[in-house]
Amino acid sequence: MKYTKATNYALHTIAYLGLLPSGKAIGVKPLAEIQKVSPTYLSKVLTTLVKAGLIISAPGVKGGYRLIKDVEDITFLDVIQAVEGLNPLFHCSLDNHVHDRENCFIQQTMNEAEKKMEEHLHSQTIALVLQKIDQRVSDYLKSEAG
Amino acid sequence: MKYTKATNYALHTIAYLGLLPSGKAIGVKPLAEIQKVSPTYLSKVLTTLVKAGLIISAPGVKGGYRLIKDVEDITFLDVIQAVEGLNPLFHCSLDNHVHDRENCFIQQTMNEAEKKMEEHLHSQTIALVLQKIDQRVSDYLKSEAG
DNA sequence: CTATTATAGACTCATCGAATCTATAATAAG
DNA sequence: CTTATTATAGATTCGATGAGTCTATAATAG
Ligand code: SF4
Ligand code: SF4
Repeated sequence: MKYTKATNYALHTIAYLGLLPSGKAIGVKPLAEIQKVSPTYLSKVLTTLVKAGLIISAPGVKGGYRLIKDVEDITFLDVIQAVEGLNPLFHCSLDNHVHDRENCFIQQTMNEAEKKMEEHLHSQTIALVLQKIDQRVSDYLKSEAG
Repeated sequence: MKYTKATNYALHTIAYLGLLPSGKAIGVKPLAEIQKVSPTYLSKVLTTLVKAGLIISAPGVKGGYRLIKDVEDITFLDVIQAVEGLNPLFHCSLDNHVHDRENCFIQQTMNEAEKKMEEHLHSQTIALVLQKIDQRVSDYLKSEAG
């Protein structure tokens, strides 16, 4: 569980998709426009969300991306893990002379700490983000949605 | 609050120092030997611990490193923050078209999650690590201590 | 004075995040 | 069927940074 800009683009995009009327899709161009990022790169990020099963895509005219689940049912953790994968933040790669990898208190403590972080991220949904989004963004996206 | 190999070397070294009789110092060479890392590099890591006030160093014959505080009073968080600094794990660098950086729910949520992780790391002390250290390591370090 | 030890800075190397660019595939509309 | 539109894939680039190496310098016990 790490954190990169790709994750941040994903979080924003999921929130923006949540603003659209149910079932409506929107292309990558307006989504990239608002976030000031290149469409091709954002597209790459969104493709990972498609593969993770968080959103659905359709090519061609009137295509684009749309949500599958309700924003109340998508957590921060869902999005982050979809983009970043499940690798632990703390992974010991040391070649210590004497150690017991199976019964390692350091790794255990680190993983417990990471778990606390993940628990909190699992308790917060994207629905909470929507309340803070500027009305102009909402209006713009709805006007661009097909 | 991130996590690198340097932090791991620091955690191990603090634990090893905790094995020594109170007031005894030990050079970087045996510490590096056990961890299978170069002395010059480990020295660089330990210097940051010195500057952070966790350990004390002395040059010259019979010099080396020793703890200042008791291992019961040194937490995982102390060591990690000493090496990695205080930069938040989640720092938004996006240039979103419309956003309110002061009242940002995403950053707020991320920082809360990180806080949970830090709270757990603050609750675990290095004293807990000492119980798991192999007797051979303890014997070896005591024999090398000046 | 000398051997020993820590500190500092310059430097190298591999990895990886963050894109860009180009080409290809799929689809709705005419 | 054709075409414009949209997503997907892969190769490539660029800069930052983690992880060290190497060398020189400074401090201290004996
Ligand atoms: S004891 Fe644990 S943290 Fe230390 S080197 Fe072994 S696996 Fe890594
Ligand atoms: S709203 Fe928050 S997370 Fe989004 S771009 Fe602005 S500061 Fe970053």
